[in-house]
Amino acid sequence: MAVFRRYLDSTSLHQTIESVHVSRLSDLTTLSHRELSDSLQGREFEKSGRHGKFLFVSMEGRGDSLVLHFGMTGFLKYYRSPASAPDHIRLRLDFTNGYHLAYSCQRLLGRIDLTGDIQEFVEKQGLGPDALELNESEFRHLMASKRGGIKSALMDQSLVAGIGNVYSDEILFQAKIHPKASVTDLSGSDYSRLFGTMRQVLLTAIRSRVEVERFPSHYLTQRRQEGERCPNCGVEIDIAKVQGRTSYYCPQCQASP
DNA sequence: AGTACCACCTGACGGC
DNA sequence: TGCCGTCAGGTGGTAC
Repeated sequence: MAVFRRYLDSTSLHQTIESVHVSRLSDLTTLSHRELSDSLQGREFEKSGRHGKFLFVSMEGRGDSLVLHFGMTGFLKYYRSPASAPDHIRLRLDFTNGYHLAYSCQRLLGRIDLTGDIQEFVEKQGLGPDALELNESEFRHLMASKRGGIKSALMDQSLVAGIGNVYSDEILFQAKIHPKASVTDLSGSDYSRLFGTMRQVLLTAIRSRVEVERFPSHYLTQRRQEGERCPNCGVEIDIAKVQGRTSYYCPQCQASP
């Protein structure tokens, strides 16, 4: 989301929203087209914020915010010519300068909302602290407060916000920890390593603009396919369901718990 | 409190 | 050719 946030900041701030268009809105929100229009039309975005996988775009004046969740297939596109419009636009804002900002979300797993108070939204949503705003001792403390699998702990948005299935696999791979390990299997130095790789993986994803092809070659993320081999040791990557999620890991580098 | 499983939804893919 | 099942992903619900 940090990448979408930057994109939005560099394209869409301080311009008047002339009109609001929607499609398949009811799959993404309980808001009506009318409610969205009433809040957005005639207003300008002033600044943005992010917490975990949620993007908040505050408007001038009343300080209320548009909330976007991208759900995996979601993204933003700013464009002028209709020929440049992406597919699956669910929300389109037309600015008075003739440009459009589209929120595209093919599989409709994202979410659109409005809030008058971002902190309150975060609390109501039950989100833990953002993964990049934690220090190591807070991270350890949170992980220690949970039992069960480390993978589900990393992905638990109420514990730490911002990590999904793909990045949790990458974080565990970089930390050389097996995805089936339990939080109680891990030592202090495991947690220390895990914290470091969590930051490194998330910052790398942002730096790579979330484009998998730009990820470093020693990353596992671009090898999420059957028959691929470990970038470290060359052993074939294992695919297994861990806590119900498809997980990729190296059976050699990530020691069995 | 944890896990397991289902549903949402689309489009790609494999099998027949 | 076309139909049908399966899968990916994040979240949220239910049942054990």
